Amino acid sequence: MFSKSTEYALRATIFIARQSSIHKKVNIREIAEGIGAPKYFTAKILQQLSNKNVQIVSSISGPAGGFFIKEEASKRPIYNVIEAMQETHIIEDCVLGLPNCNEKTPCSMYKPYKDVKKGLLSIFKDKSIQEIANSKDRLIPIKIPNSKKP
Amino acid sequence: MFSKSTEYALRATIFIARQSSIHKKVNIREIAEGIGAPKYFTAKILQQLSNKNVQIVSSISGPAGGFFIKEEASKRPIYNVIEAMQETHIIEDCVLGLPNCNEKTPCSMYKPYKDVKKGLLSIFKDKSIQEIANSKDRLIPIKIPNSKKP
DNA sequence: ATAATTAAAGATATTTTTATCCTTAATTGT
DNA sequence: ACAATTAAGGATAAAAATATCTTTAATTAT
Repeated sequence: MFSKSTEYALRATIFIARQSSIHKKVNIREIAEGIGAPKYFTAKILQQLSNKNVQIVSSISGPAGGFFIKEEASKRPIYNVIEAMQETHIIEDCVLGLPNCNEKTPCSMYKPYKDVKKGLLSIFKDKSIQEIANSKDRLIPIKIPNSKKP
Repeated sequence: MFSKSTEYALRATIFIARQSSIHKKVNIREIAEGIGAPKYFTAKILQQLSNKNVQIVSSISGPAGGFFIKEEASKRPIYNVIEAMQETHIIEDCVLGLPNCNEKTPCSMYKPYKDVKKGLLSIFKDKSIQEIANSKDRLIPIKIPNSKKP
């Protein structure tokens, strides 16, 4: 649904929030390994998330430094991450790609999508970063061995 | 939500279906203009939709030729277009991008997304190409003049 | 047979996304 | 002051998506 950037951003945010809940800062290597994402690419994404107009993630340079999430930030909805990555359009926009698709000038999918969109928005807006971090669900890709015999 | 390719594919399919319902074949120029998409790119997409393993769209070369949709094809769900464009993963896959995200090994968004996914799938599976084509909703981008005064 | 019209197929170009590398700045401990 | 560790920022590379152009094949009408 989202770009790889946003997928990594969501996973990184949850990962950092978990470590921050036990007052542990994490460095880029730990984050990248913890979410199974490429290290340097993850670093770029963390820059976006720690940008001062966004401030989902905080960071400190130097030894004993690293990334963490402030208590206030962790109470914000995970939707803020999607906003920071500038991908709200993926949910908001017309399914057929038409600009100005609305009640007045709808496309054929406007009405059916309207309610689905509400549901989609609510799964990201109703849950805080903290709540999601509290679940111990995995954030890292796993390989499931193929059970079929050749 | 979908790639531009799939957006154009959906719009082109609906456009052709409308013309076919009045037994009119349309050429690439007419389709591209009718949906506000780049001509040559639209042509490539139509090749995918008319591929023999897909057969959503039919075509005939030469004068008086063009694209059309057979009655049987128009009764298929619009979801078939998303399948033809190989983008069902956009709906089906894990929101955080994790492989093997399921009941047994879920991510934190698995459960909340589960129902939304059902709704999303149903808006594409419950409507046939024909039904959507029958609505006279627009398929072409429109410019809404900016009402704000500078 | 020839010319005109159309889609199919193949080649190329451009833009965006994804990924990596290198240098600089900040912080800490010795 | 110096070395080590960390993030920030800038530059580059590789891959994928988007877009365009050219040639070929099919069909039709003359």
